[in-house]
Amino acid sequence: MTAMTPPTRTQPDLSYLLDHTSHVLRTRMAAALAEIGLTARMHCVLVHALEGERTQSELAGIGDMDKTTMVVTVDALEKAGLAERRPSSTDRRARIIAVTEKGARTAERSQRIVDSVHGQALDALPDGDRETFLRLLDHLAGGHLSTPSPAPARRARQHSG
Amino acid sequence: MTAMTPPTRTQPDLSYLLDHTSHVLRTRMAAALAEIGLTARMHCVLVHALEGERTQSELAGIGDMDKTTMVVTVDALEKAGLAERRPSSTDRRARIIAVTEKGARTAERSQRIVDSVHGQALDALPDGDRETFLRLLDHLAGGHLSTPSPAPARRARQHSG
DNA sequence: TATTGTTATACTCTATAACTATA
DNA sequence: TATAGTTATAGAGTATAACAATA
Repeated sequence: MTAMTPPTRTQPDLSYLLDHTSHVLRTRMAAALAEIGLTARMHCVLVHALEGERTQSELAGIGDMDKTTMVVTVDALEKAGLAERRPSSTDRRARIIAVTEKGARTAERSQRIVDSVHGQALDALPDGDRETFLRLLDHLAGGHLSTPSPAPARRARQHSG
Repeated sequence: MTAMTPPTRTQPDLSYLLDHTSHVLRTRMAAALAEIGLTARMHCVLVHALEGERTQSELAGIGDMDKTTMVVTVDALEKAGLAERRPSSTDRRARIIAVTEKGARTAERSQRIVDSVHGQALDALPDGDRETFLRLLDHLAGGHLSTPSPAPARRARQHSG
């Protein structure tokens, strides 16, 4: 037990690099958007709801959120006066998310904030390397690292009563 | 409200690319390590404890974990027979994390698993672009995106009694 | 029977607070 | 007084289950 023989790493620590950069960027983004009272999810819903008539479940699919998470997000947007639930004219179960004028102005601002945070992050890269990096990261995101692999599957919940 | 004018994006969606790739890689890593009964944290502690005599708080600093998270992680390592708490010879408050022989063998295996998952992920990139990508990602991690920015600061907890 | 959206709540993860024993 | 480690538990985020209305 006195012998210390740590295993040798044969590959660079891609996990650390990706986790660290995405965590820092996410934190910065959250702080920047919080200045105008938005979360990243609210921004996401706002932008995609502006693209056309979308129901909650459609927007949930686009933003890769659970439908219950979408309820909370839309609640927040309504409370802030940025969007409204409207009945769908074709499906009485569904709600169309309509963005208010205030919401549209906010979406313009939040998109500028998002672009600014991204731009500042990419500024760290040498001129001319930015496109290369984005191309390769995009390649990674669309290639082997595109599928979330077998679902982690949460354990079925316990009944309380 | 009938006018749909979504804001124009002027920067690529770096957030999505980083979040997506890191999430998928993290999920794959967790699944791969789970096959030998480890979490990423357990692997991390195991490897760094093998490098020399380290206390829990030192290992917590290296792995960027809270000391309470470290307690849980070391509990799991002890329960699995991979490491043991030993009194420090110089500070009676501190515990040295000693890796067992089984733990050392497990660390070899887990490091091979980690390298394999990283290698498979990087295989998606064209030959010759891997080093470029890693260099740029490393640059990003060490540059503007190195500091976690002003701490998000959690609200002080409420007292129950 | 399946689906949209809602509510309620259980689960996981993590951090805060308080404590003991040292320093 | 400050620090290492422990315990207990609050807080945040999210997903599961059950339900009502509708398809």
